[in-house]
Amino acid sequence: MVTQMDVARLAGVGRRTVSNVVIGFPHVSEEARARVLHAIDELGYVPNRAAQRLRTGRSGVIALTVPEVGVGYFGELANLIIEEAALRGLGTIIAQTHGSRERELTEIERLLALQPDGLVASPLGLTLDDIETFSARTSVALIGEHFLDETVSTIAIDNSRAAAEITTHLIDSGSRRIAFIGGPADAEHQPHFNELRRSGCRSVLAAHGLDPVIDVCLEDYTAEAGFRAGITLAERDVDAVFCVTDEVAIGVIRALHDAGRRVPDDIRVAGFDDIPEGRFSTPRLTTASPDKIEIARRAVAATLGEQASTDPVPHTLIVRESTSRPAASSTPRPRG
Amino acid sequence: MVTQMDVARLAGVGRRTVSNVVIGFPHVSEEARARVLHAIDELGYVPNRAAQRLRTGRSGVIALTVPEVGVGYFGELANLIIEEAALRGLGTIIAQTHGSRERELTEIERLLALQPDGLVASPLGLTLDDIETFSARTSVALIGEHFLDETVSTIAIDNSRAAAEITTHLIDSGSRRIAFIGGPADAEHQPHFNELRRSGCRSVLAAHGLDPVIDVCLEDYTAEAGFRAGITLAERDVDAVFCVTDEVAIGVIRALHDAGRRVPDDIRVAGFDDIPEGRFSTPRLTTASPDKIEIARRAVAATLGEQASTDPVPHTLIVRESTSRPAASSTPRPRG
DNA sequence: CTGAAAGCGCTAACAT
DNA sequence: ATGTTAGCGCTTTCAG
Repeated sequence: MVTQMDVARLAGVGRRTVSNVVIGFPHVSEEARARVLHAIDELGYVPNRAAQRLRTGRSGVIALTVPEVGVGYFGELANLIIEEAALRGLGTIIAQTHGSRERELTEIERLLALQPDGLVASPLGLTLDDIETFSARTSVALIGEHFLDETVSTIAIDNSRAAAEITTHLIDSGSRRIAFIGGPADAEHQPHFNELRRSGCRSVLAAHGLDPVIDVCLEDYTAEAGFRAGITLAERDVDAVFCVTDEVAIGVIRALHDAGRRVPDDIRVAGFDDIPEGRFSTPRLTTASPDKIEIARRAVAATLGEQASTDPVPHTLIVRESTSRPAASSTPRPRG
Repeated sequence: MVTQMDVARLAGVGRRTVSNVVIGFPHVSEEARARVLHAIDELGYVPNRAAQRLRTGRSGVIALTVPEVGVGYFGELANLIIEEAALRGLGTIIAQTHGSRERELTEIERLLALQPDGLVASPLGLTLDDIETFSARTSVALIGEHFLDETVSTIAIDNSRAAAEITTHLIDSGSRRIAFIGGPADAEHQPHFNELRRSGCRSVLAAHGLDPVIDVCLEDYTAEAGFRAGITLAERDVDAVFCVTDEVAIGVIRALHDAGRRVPDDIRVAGFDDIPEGRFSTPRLTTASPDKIEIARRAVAATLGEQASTDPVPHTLIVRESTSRPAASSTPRPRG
């Protein structure tokens, strides 16, 4: 292995100068810099990260936990966080928690053992105590509402408001018999996005003198769970369904379709998150779209200890086929 | 920061003994081990990874590149590789290449600068030379066919055979006017999965005295690209489409649907990869399903320098609605 | 079975 | 602007 010392020798300078050049320290004469650069090239020198890290105490890596990479909302978010970290020259090391507190605990523990510079987490099951324990050990950025004191940065959209907007859209479209399909009930007085979306929906319904026809608690946020809920739903007299996530909505739509209920003709369906699948699904999915790039940016910044805005991240309501009649050009040819 | 020395002092043993206990070296007296363990607990000692790494030369981290985490086949695969690495106590650090050679080069470079213990890559644009350059620097495992000599492990299913099976299924179902939708043409005499799937398809067609009605080269493997191809396809007289990936198939189906062509009634559509979305899409997608768990297992093993099987990874043909009439229970209620 | 001590390659405080 | 040097915390060779 070729070390800094070798480079220094070949370039005819001190080790310090080599270090300066590598790090980008400004006060190096042009001539020395050129000689060092040339020697580095000649020798194929690569700085040893382990030594750098030992010395500086920084690893150049952040840790990220998501319920599941490669699926739905958190998959896309992982995407963007990796990208954002890369932009800052940081590596991202990922673990998957599958949304259970137990896995979250063990996976975060595993990640922390690798001693990253920070942790971005999107916990579903962790308690406030858990989170505070971790945040005592590293700088932590949390995605989603968590209502901690200022020690931990929390990055989220205004879920309640977005849910209200979707519900209003459903009512404006003429729906009155509206169902809400939510995730597992949130833990001990700690409302997550799930509860916020539910309450955002219910409050608008209430304002119109309505009540959810059905209000389901799924055991998780998968299309599979949505599918099972959809089977039951198909037999009920509802004209719109607000699903807590797009993934759930996709499962629900699939079940409705199997049962011969047409979306949006018989039942309107709205999701939440704006996942890529919703843009090519049949029908295309109406949804609330969080500004994910902004979320990623804030998460990485917060992890690095930078002070960022605590305002809710912006979102947009995206109306597509699943809650409205398809455009003329997209009308399926009549059957038979 | 609490060091090994502190633990040694508190436990009343030498540093060496602490190290032995931490590492799991067997020859330590029960009594000493107990005292050390107790001291570790007392002090909250955590071994410093950077120092460990500097000393041993191993980082406990592998690098992984995928075109895009959070999307389609490689998203799910990333999933499984992370899982498999975690099982062996390794962290996984990810980069996204978006399938272009340029990004692949820079991202792999970035990853290698972090000095991982190995690299799992699924390159789409790299040349054989590129790959050989990298494999000289770390142990590399490649996902997908690449036809290198034995220096680099290559993990793939028998794409050609799987494509032949799908095509046979299409023909057996009664299709004769079959289109193939492929990805970008492969580089310089280096057939990838794309070319293998195409040739697997064509050879079965030829054996039946058929030729593809259309044979498209998309610019990438997105649903968006498939959607655009599907628009053109809808106007042609075809009765089946074999898409090089499920993602492309989802785009194609969406376009056919918009144009009023029913799948599978008017046109059968098959994909490849068995991505999760295909299980809840409308219609559900017929596809070739690689044994992804086996791929992940072999990839991690190869990266760690273990000698693994070089046989093709197994795959299964999965027939769903998109190439067959829906089951009675799934028949949509007739319209109007 | 355990202790002492030599670095791994690098950065940064100090000196020039 | 550059050279000198002292560790960062750990593993491991060498003695005991």
